[in-house]
Amino acid sequence: MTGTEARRRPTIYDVAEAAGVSKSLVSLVLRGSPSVSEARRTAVLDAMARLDYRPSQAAAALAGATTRTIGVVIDDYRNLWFVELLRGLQEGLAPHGLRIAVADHTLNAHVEAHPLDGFLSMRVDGLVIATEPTGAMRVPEGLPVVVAGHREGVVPGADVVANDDRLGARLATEHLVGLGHRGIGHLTGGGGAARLRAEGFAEAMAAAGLEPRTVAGDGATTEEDGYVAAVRLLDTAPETTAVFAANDTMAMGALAAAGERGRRVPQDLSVVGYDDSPIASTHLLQLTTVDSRNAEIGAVAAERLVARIGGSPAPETAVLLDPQLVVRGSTAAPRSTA
Amino acid sequence: MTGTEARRRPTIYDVAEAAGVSKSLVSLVLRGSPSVSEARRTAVLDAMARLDYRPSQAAAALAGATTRTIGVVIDDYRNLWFVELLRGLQEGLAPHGLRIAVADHTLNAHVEAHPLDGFLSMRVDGLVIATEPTGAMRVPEGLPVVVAGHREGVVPGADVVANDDRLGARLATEHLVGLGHRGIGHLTGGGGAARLRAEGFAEAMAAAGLEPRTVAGDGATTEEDGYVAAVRLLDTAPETTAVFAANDTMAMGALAAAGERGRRVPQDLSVVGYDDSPIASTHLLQLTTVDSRNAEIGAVAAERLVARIGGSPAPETAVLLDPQLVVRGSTAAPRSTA
DNA sequence: ATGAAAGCGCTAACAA
DNA sequence: TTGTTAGCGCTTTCAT
Repeated sequence: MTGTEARRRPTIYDVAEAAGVSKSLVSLVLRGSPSVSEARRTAVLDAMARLDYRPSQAAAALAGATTRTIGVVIDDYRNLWFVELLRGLQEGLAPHGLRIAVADHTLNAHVEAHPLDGFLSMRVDGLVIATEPTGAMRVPEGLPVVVAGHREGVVPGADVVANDDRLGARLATEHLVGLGHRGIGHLTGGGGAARLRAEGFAEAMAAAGLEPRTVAGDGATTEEDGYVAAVRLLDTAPETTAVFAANDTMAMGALAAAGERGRRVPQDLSVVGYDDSPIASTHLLQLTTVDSRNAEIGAVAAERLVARIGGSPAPETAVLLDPQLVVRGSTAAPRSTA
Repeated sequence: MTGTEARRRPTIYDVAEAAGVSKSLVSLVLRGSPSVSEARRTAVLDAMARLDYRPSQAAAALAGATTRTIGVVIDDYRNLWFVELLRGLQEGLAPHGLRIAVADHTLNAHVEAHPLDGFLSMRVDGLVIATEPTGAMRVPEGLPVVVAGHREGVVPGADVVANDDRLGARLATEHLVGLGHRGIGHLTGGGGAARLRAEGFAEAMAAAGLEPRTVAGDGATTEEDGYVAAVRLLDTAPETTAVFAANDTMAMGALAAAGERGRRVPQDLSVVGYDDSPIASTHLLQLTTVDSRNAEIGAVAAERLVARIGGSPAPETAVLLDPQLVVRGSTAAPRSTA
């Protein structure tokens, strides 16, 4: 009796009827088949618009062999490094009609055990793992998977695309050495990338005949960790004139510690970060950092995915992109070259 | 002939057979029906584990009346205000077995016209619009929708949950007035929230008998805009001793401008932001700000959604949460109370 | 408490 | 170029 009851949502049947064609023709138009006459196509498109029709993704997924969507697993929305990755992925995937679905590891923890399960339930056509892969990540063989941004892939059959953290750390360190710094400290944290960066730091320091001093905060790589680590470093090794942090966030903490200790940046202390995240280019930080080329990582990941989706099984590949030093205002030659 | 060809993924049929029951029973177990004997249930669960079975979301969505997922539309992954919103949403939704799908406005722009279309195609059970609603947002009537964080809802039938921006701006301004500041400037930007905050600022200044000075950057609310606006303010009105920025990001820009002009914060210049975003609580900023209570906004949004999904149609509601001032280290009494 | 059977809205052969 | 016809893997009555 209520006139406002929600009408059943239109289906291809309704569209077909309204356009005076068969259901299959509608399906063909939907997927942009070239073998549909212009007249019919416009008729169908018209009917769709009139009825405010939306294709049912569920029905399409169920009937078809493919969902045309790639699942991206990220760690934490606050870690902005994935933003550029997504952009690169998106640009590489869109031309192939592939869409992206993003899932945060922590977010749906209660509903699904792991975002991976959600994506597998969804029958995604491919997966990008933008977190540190854990042993528990079992994916059905044959599903295209690329691990992005992390080299320690333990996902069987997955391609790996990442930046060369060790090289990046060397670039950062050599930049500081080149400026004349000798008391250079490194702020490290947990995780594989941090370890590789610490190794690169140690290598570059050794090559320059300098003693590498590496200090950690509370084990993670947050701003707080950077602050804590920097305080420790500056207090125990006051001769330090430059700091290389495992990432931009930690570098931010180092900046705070420097300010508190009355050290001006870059005059009294040089600071380098890693990632070239959005905060690095702010007026406030003007942080010299290492661009890990996340957009390119995304682009390469997209390429791999597309190749695997279309093609026959191929051996897994690993691509290591060369990071790039981005010099901004947080580094300078030390005051006195002692 | 190749032994490694990907086996067909198991379905309820396979599970049913392996467990020696009917398909329907498997379905019942899947959705936790209480009317299944313990013996059968464990048998089914066992079979699922053995076969590494994953229910097909597509099939479930197609057959069932509901998808148990809520679509959340956000603007830009870089704007971290949505992170807490998601947390609140998640906590409110998970107990009801509802999952969250997040879509960035800009991301799938090429594939789908609007994330909204994607969600409608997906047949979500509800929608959270965490962007400034535009006129083009037509959603099927009967679909639960809540606009979160923005008051200027033009989505018909949608509930609105937001913080009271005008009040928050008054709190921030009154805090500065209370500290003894008289030369207080406001950095504003584009968008509805910024406008409301500017109005609240003007109100509080008028109430204190002070002249409100409001300046914009390049029209947006980025760090760059904050920097530009603050430079303008400090250069044209050097008597300014306090700045209230439309958000934390702009405040960050103001901090940079202050530093450049040789103004120490908070001794020479007090700065207040808005949003209590993750950057505000860093050691580097220690920003006094206004907590817009995004987690609570998410919680209320979840509540509304759940009520609408379960219940009968109800008139649309609008909830305005009271924001809270968070005093940190970026504000202090002015040097000389002139 | 469990099973049988009819779709959900599409895609993908195949026919015409 | 267009129409016909089976399913895809589930949920959901309805029986039993």
